[in-house]
Amino acid sequence: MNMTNRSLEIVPGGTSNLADDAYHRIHRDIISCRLLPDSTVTEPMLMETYRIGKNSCRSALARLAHDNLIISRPRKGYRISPILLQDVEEIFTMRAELEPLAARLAVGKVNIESLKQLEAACRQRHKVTLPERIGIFMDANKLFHLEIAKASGNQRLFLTLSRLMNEMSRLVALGYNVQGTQPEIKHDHNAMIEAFIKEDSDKVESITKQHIHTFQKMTYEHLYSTLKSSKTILPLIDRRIFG
Amino acid sequence: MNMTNRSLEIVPGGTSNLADDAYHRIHRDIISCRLLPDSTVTEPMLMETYRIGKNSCRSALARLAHDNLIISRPRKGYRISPILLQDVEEIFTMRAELEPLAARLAVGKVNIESLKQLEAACRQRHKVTLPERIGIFMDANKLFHLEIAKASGNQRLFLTLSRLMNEMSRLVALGYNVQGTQPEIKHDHNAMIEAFIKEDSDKVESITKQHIHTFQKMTYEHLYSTLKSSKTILPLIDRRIFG
DNA sequence: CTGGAGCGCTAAGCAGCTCACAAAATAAAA
DNA sequence: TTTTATTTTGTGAGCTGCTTAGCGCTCCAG
Repeated sequence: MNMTNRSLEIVPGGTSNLADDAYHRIHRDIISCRLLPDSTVTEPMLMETYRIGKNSCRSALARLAHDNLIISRPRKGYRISPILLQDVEEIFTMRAELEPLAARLAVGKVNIESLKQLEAACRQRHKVTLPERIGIFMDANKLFHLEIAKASGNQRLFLTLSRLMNEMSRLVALGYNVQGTQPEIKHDHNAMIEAFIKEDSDKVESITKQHIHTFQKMTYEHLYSTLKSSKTILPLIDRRIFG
Repeated sequence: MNMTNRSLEIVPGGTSNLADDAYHRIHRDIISCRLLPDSTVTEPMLMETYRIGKNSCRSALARLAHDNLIISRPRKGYRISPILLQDVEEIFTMRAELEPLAARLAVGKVNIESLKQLEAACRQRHKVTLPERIGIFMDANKLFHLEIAKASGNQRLFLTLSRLMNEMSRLVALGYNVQGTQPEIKHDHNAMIEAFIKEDSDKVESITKQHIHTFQKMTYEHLYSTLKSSKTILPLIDRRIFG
């Protein structure tokens, strides 16, 4: 087996559990599109790449299939779930509904200092290649939003938003990595922080909603322009929508 | 090993996959509280009860742990997740936010006839023992709400609400099964159906929101009275809240 | 009583094997 | 040459058996 994806392996992971470890590592590589949507992986391949046993591998794959990141195709390997345009719609619809809720619940509870730090991390410009920079931005952005979700005190809300943010990252990673353009990210995170400081629930809620919509519009525009200019991304997104 | 839970076994399940099968069967038994919250199960126990191999068992358990229905405790067995009062709060908060959204999206798309049938199934009174009747009602109720979620066309919304409805069922199953009272279920499903027929999005949304709140209030009242009168349920609900 | 050693139970994990199935490659027949 | 039948290969599904490590219990010595 060739070693084109050497970057995938190593990286020890965090927990003390091999199967759990494997899950998180593969999960991360799917989210970051190091494992490309619609591509196929096999058990032996993953076992070697991630240095895990068969059972750990299968356990991880079972969980990944459980949250629709891969699709088990008996005797054909596992398929990394493709990204459909419909997914973008779905993710934003849910974020637009849940994030304002989370924000409202988090008023008076969220740690303002943490938010400011995470906001700063979003703005930071590193001297790294573009794909990495986008990855770093999306991680910081994710943490910012999840800090609020966590502060809401609602565990289920937090977990649901975590899933959505992961899917968001994947989407963005695909779009920007393939096209290689600079993401135009204007975030009104500061306005949100202001509202949190004032503990104005209504304002927090409305600004959050506004923020999601802004980001949604931006993402849509980028995706459409990407789809027009690039032929590379087309096979990765479901064709039923664009023909 | 004794056979006190003979009712758990058999039942072939639907899919052609043993592990998947096992997952659904155990899942169902947790949801219906045939496997009591906060109790402990071990792999050998489940292997014998459900007639499955070690791998299928572990695969199923991994997935169940993944959606927080069980907790793996190395070298101690698996613990069926307890129900916390906080969970009730969380579930209803999310339902109150997502179901009106789903309902609005489902306007003009949902199959009215299916809804009517499912509503009828909710009202039906079978000549079976109370625990079973409650199970049947909750299943029908679940299907009613999920029919709407499905019609919304948003897969993620549907899946999220599925999870929430399952947790709801579990909660209700615990409360009513333990206490053995008749659930006071007044459902304004018909009002929802009316609004769907009129295709009045605003009305659909507001009635759905109202319905969730009504059900929430009812559930709270029942749970509190149960907690006061019964000592059986107390150990099953987390003590941190009630002391 | 008390404390530590040892035993048993458990999950975690690995290795190896069979089976079923599908697709591809090969062989056989028209 | 074309079509059909057969074999091979690759893969996931699944089981058994084994090793490792850690926790809790018992039981015996002091």
